[in-house]
Amino acid sequence: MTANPIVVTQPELTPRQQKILGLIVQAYINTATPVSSKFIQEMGDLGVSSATIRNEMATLEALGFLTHPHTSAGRVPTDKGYRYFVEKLIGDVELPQAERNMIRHQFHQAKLEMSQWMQLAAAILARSARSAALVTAPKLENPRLRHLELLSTQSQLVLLVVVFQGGIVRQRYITVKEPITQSTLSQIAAKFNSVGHNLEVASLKTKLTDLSEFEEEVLNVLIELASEADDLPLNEIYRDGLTEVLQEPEFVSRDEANTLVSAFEQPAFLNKVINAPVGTVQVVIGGEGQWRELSACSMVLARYGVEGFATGALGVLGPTRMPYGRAIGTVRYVADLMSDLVSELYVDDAASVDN
Amino acid sequence: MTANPIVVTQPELTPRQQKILGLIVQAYINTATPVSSKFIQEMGDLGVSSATIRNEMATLEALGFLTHPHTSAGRVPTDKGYRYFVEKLIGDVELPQAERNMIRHQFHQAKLEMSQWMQLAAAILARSARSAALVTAPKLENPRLRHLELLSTQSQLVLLVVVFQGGIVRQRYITVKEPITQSTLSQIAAKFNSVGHNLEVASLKTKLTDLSEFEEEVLNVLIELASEADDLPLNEIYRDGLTEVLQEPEFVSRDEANTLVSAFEQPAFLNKVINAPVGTVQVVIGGEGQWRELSACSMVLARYGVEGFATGALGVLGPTRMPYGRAIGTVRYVADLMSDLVSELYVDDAASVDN
DNA sequence: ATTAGCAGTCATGCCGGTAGAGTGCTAAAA
DNA sequence: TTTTAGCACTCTACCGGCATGACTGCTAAT
Repeated sequence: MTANPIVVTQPELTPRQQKILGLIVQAYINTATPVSSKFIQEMGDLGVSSATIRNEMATLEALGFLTHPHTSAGRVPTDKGYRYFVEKLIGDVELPQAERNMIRHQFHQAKLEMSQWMQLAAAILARSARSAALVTAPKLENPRLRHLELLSTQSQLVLLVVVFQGGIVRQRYITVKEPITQSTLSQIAAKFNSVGHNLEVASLKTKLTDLSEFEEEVLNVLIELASEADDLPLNEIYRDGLTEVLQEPEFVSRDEANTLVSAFEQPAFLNKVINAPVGTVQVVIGGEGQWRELSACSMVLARYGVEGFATGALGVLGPTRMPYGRAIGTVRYVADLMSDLVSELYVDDAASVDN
Repeated sequence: MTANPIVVTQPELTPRQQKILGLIVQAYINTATPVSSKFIQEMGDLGVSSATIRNEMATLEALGFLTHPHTSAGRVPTDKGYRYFVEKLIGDVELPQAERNMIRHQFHQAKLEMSQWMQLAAAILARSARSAALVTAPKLENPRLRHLELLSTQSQLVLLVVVFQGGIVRQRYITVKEPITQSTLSQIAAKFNSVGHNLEVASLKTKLTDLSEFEEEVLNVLIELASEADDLPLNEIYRDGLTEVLQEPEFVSRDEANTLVSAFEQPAFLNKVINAPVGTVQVVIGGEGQWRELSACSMVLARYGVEGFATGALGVLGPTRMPYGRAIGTVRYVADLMSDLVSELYVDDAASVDN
């Protein structure tokens, strides 16, 4: 409950105002309808009349934490209100031990496969945060060559299979003008493997000299496969929970629903978190200026993996009226878990390079 | 334009009735509003008054090809009407040469990678048929072993990488109780490679005897990776065009929109086409009994690939008010193209087995 | 500072009336 | 027998008015 350093100077609220704001936010998150002074009076036990609460609500509105859909409606939190709630009022976001165990258990039951874990992570996030969940594959940062295989296919086609440090496998077909025999290919692969073993692919360029035209091409393909920074390949994003979150009342409006679907399909906002340090959880409320069209949505995002080695992003996307506590807690926990898995599977392996 | 053998005995329509039905279907597909007798009179040049057309429309309605939203509205095709249209009236569904060339050109510009092609196919289908498009990866039917690699990772983990005939690469981590050295692993891999080269994985079980516990496990993982028949893995489906098709007026209704989104995410209906022969295009109109919830949707589906070797499914999903002509033409052409690509990339390679 | 009480505001839902679109029917024409 | 003109009929969509109910905002008393 300590003050979060991110907070810009914000007006100080009296304890009662804080309590009222918190109650309103939580009530609105639960009911999705504007909350009235009477409702707060009945819910919270702050022994004052509804009129007093009305006065406080007016103050909170003047300060920009609440709004009115219309004169005779209850209050609804503004983005600023949500932000204050998330940063100051939210309290404990750790998931209860029982829930953590359940999640951990599910991961241990899955096969030792990144794709399975990502799918599982998306499913857990979606369920727990009542939102749409996205998980990107971890991207290797400076991939080292583990093993290269060149296989002759038809006369004109060569299949290149490369295993990077960490067990990431990529393949690519290469067309050649002149047929190359399998034994020649094996020799070339052996050359790459002996010279380049455990080296960063980029540095291969200096280590390998006197290359034939074909070997040049192999090298280029390797570098291309290693970087693949072009765009996060669409198929490497795992998703879940879209249909469920579309049931939320904010998405009765077709436009809102469609922008959500678009954002879910083309999640440009994931770049937001791509440069953040691993381990922190970011909360973006109402698009927060940068994604105008996502004004009705919030996101809770985190990076996971091992810094400088392999990292991915994950998070949830839902209405601003999102259960932030659960969302933050789950995103943090799942991100940590995925980081552990990445490090178990990928990193000890890289550490053995130093032997 | 020859009669389609699939057709069940359907009432014969007079040429004029056929023409009117066709005009109504096309008009409704274009405008999305019930079409009136006057409209038909003005569009089609069938030199009769609107009253006559009204009479014919009444007959067509009595026969079950058309309906009424309400008394004073125009006519809308029923599912039966669409079906008649698709089977008897649709005429030429071949794409114009120019369009084919454009599509073919795009494929030749892409990298030699299945994933790129599938993504491209989905994009083309979505655009051309104004619908949501789905493309599944081709699934190997009796995969033959091409190359096996076992790499030691941490002491307890072994990375298995297998290349199947056709260049399909799969990987899987295996946990072992006792550490195994890389040289032992290489020997085991060599054994599998020499014995099993170009053999169907299933037959490995009989060829390889006297296996250690670990070798047994490798074999089992191989078989599992080869079959992977459990469920078409979700991540192996490429999609496009959802947001666009959601703009169609039938999806103003939230329920309709949501069922479409659900179907798009969990396309169980693709099983429908999984047993059909490659090369035929199937049209499912209004869910056609089997998918009750998809009553507002139609699908145009096809299987592609090389029968008995590697086949996948592709198709489009849209409102029943779908441009069937374009959809069928495009699905057929793209399926054929993908079949060619599969056969170029995968099959000549398998044929070389017989050398 | 708090509160009771009341006037004021606005969304929602209901009713009735109108306009417009398109059909169904009938009786005459071809 | 088929086609057509014409007209009555039906139903939706739209609009304005009106009552209802939920809250707020304000004021004056505590």
